[in-house]
Amino acid sequence: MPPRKSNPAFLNGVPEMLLLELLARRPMYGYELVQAIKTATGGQLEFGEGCVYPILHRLEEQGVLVSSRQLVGGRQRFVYEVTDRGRGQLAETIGAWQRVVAAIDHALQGGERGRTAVA
Amino acid sequence: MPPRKSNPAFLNGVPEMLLLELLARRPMYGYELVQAIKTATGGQLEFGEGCVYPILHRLEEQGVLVSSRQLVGGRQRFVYEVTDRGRGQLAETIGAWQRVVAAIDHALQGGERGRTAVA
DNA sequence: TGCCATGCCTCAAGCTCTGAGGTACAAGCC
DNA sequence: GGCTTGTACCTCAGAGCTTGAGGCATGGCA
Repeated sequence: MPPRKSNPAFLNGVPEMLLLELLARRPMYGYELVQAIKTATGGQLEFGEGCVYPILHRLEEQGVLVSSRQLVGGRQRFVYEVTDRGRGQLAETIGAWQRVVAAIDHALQGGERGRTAVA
Repeated sequence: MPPRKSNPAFLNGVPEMLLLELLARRPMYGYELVQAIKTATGGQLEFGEGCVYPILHRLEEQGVLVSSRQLVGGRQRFVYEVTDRGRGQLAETIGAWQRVVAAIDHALQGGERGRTAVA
């Protein structure tokens, strides 16, 4: 079993939520987002470009984001911005995430607490 | 885009953690676990048998669980129990999960709070 | 007798993420 | 001039996980 040396595990759809959240604060371009996610999560989470770019493209297709080309020092950047629809979706996604976390917490504590202390 | 009518999204490795947690409280058999997860998460999460059984088999192979056959009314059951190693792994897994949740929470609030109120 | 619930199991299909690879431009170094 | 490094975009094969449907067998109930 190749011990899954990547991120902790779990997660699915999390990259999308984080992207949306960061873009809701200020427009950014793909390459920037890759590091922004790492920073924002205190280095705990890290998603490669092969994960980020496809999401960006898909979200733009869905009208959740809009992009504009910028030229900075002869170099191209595609800056993404959240649309109104995107803000709505973000709120929903965060709500869903919180419900999931609450449900799992509930399950983890549900019994009568009797685990050997957690790290 | 078939709108992903399954569980909320996210999640990956969560089933394993929940299985371990429930089994740490008391031994159960597969079929029972399928509903126990549903109940324990207040109906928020639901994993089919096609998800649960393979995990159970894999965890047993890894020495995280041990099973014993029971005959109840002429019907067979494989009751699973967590080993010491399993308890250790559960603690680690929960720790990892909590770090992930904390990191995401941090990222979601990180900015200066300015989102339109969440549902 | 037929049907449903229990209880086990498997498998193809789908999705997501990883990791590696490829392009191009700019700037620095020798 | 030639080389390497950093920025910035992109793609793709492969792996892992879950879904959903299917199969098998028993027992109980109508």
